[in-house]
Amino acid sequence: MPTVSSEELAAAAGVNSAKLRKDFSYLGSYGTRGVGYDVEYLVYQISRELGLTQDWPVVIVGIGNLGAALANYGGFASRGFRVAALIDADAAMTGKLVAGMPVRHTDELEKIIVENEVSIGVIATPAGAAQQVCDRLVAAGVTSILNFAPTVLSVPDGVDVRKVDLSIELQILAFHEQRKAGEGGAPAEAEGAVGVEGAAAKVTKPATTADSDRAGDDNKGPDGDVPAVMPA
Amino acid sequence: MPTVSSEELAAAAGVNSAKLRKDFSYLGSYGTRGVGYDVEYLVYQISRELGLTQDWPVVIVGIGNLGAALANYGGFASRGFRVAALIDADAAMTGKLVAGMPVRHTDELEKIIVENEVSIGVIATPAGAAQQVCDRLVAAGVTSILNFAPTVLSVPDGVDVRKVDLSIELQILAFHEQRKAGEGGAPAEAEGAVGVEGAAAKVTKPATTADSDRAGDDNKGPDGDVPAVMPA
DNA sequence: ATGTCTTTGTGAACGCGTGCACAAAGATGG
DNA sequence: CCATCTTTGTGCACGCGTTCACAAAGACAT
Ligand SMILES: NC(=O)c1ccc[n+]([C@@H]2O[C@H](COP(=O)([O-])OP(=O)(O)OC[C@H]3O[C@@H](n4cnc5c(N)ncnc54)[C@H](O)[C@@H]3O)[C@@H](O)[C@H]2O)c1
Ligand SMILES: NC(=O)c1ccc[n+]([C@@H]2O[C@H](COP(=O)([O-])OP(=O)(O)OC[C@H]3O[C@@H](n4cnc5c(N)ncnc54)[C@H](O)[C@@H]3O)[C@@H](O)[C@H]2O)c1
Repeated sequence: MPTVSSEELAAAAGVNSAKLRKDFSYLGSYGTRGVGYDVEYLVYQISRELGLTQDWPVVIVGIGNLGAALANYGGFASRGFRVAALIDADAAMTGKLVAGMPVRHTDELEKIIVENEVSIGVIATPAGAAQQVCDRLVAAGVTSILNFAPTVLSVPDGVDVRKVDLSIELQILAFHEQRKAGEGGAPAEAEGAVGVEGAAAKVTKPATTADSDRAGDDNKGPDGDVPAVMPA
Repeated sequence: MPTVSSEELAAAAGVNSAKLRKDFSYLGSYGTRGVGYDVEYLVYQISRELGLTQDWPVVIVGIGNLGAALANYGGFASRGFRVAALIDADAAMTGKLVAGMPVRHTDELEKIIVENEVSIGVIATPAGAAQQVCDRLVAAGVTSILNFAPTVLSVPDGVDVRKVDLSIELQILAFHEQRKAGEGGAPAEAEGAVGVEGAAAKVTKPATTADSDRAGDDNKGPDGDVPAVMPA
């Protein structure tokens, strides 16, 4: 399959083809009208734009359950990320091999960052230590942080932080789960699900569920245990 | 601190106070004008709305590096999630204790789901097995899935899927990282960073970086290695 | 070379979330 | 009981991303 049309790609990704074309247009005009996009060329252009053509050294700080799993994860290397070092504050772990790599002590953090020109750091320490670790990473020159600790990190301008909070992911699922269950009475008005594609779940209609059916119940005060009706 | 104003909460969360009030208003009118919101009451109302007041049994499928880390994670129980079972296809793992809980074999998957009335499943298997596991979970009655495998899952309507892809998180960071580096010539036009609050990074101005400075360079074809200019 | 057919690239319209601004509510003090 | 002051709840306008729709571009056949 040497070429693909925006229509095909859009169907596979579950988005509107116009949106896909407009997005691509930001990278330049890499398509051929009447034909589509040259797959190999397109892949290269997108890879280059995303910075996947270069090697990004990263450090993982906090080699506990999660940190060790991350260190063992092969999916990073295949996307252009190289684990430059594993760092932990526990002296008993120093030198221990994790994923075939010796754990370094926190004392060496700054040195490791500078020597390897690391600009991306991963924080997998307990929440209490996250801000402190973050500060040291930033001071040493790291300008992008992936944070797994359930804390809001405070960073200076110019530093990007992305937070992955698994509990919140579960909470979001539970919220929708509760919604589905709560629709007991009505004819099941199938909740728009996040299907195969990342297509945003869209409720067909705001569904005036158990609201305003009782004249006078102006949705005030300690109402029943019926979830409120809100957008999205 | 018995009460808080929308202004205080908004500042702490890094959002607009009007937005915060409007969001709260979807839950009902739980504030008192001239005073603010009763903290304890507000926490209860939000917890209830999010479904945090009830216990959600979850199963984790694929007890490898990541699955084991998840099983050991204490942050779930504290948010109302209870690990009902750990499931793995590897017969050698069956019965082994992980996080003080015996690993069950995949053969029992359907039985476990039904008996425990599990509606939320976590997939931490290799990508190749994810869709198959997903299908079995859904067939057994699971209607919400948290997927860590780097695959797009196909599910029927009514089933929610959330995907956590760590590689993509790193790629997003790398993308912005490349941007910062690419601004070499210009006066560093500080990229709007995702700061302490989840405030969306907003570029002050689309920044006509290295574009249209050369009349005739209509941004077409294999241009230089300068990243394109795009929204957000 | 000309015509037809496919698919891109994009101007314009639409819809939705965000933020402004203010009236109404209610507490508090005189 | 009335005046004042604070803070909520929300109508309305603005801005941005998404989607529509179509002209232009290019491949391919005649
Ligand atoms: N395990 C999970 O699945 C999971 C899921 C979601 C979030 N998290 C979060 O990820 C973080 C790590 O979780 P975990 O289960 O791996 O915990 P863990 O206790 O197993 O590991 C924490 C590691 O961090 C090290 N550490 C502590 N302070 C440090 C410091 N100042 N500098 C460097 N290293 C330090 C410890 O020595 C330990 O090895 C926690 O914040 C947790 O809430 C974990
Ligand atoms: N380790 C990480 O930090 C990390 C990060 C991001 C994504 N992931 C993804 O998470 C998944 C798991 O990663 P991992 O590092 O834990 O891999 P792993 O190989 O350590 O563990 C996979 C586990 O799944 C089990 N398994 C295989 N097929 C199964 C099936 N059909 N049913 C039930 N169990 C099955 C295996 O027996 C094994 O125990 C992979 O898809 C990986 O890409 C992992």
